[in-house]
Amino acid sequence: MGRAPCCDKANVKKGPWSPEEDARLKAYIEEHGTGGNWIALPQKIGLKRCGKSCRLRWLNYLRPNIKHGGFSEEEDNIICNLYISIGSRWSIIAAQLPGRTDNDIKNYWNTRLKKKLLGRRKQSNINRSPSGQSEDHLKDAEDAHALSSSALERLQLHMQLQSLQNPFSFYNTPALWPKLHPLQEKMIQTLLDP
DNA sequence: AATCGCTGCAACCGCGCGTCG
DNA sequence: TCGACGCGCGGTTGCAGCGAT
Repeated sequence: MGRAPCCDKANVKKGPWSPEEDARLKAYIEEHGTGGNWIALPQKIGLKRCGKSCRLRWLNYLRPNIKHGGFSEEEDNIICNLYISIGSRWSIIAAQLPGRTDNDIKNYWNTRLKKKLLGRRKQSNINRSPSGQSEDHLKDAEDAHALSSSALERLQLHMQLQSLQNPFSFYNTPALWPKLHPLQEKMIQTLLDP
């Protein structure tokens, strides 16, 4: 027996949101808030949508102060650095970039940044090792290095800034950190042991 | 002009976790 | 203590738009 579905799939509309649906959802939340219950919300406002879908729509598009596209170089750097240190914890990364959503960052990473970095990596591999003798683990190490020492410096500064602002922050609580690749562990260790 | 392949984005799905009765 | 429920998250999919052929 599987998990019960969160809503009645047969009576729920899927696919792109219409301007009218957006307007209804936005107007209701701005006036009443979510009421702490996304599942009940679509019924209250007469939308044939799943509660989760409403939540996603609000968080990613209708919320005030949402920025779309046009990621700056600085934001690129922050995303890369955080990805190195914590992996695909998009919500944590999004928390460091005001106005950005985890979905946006995730898409941006998967469609552009990853390729951008892989491009850089290929380039640096070509420049570095014409003999092509590198083994897999060496390549992994080089991948990490391809992100450059300046990336590490930026990450270090960022972590220091966070810990100054909040002594109990995520960065100062190793128990909260997710399981990392051994290389990532090593990188973090070098940052913590100057 | 037609069609094919690629890219980027919006949205869905399923799972883990926390809360509450 | 346990099960049901809802929320939040990360991974994945579907599709529209666009450029190349």
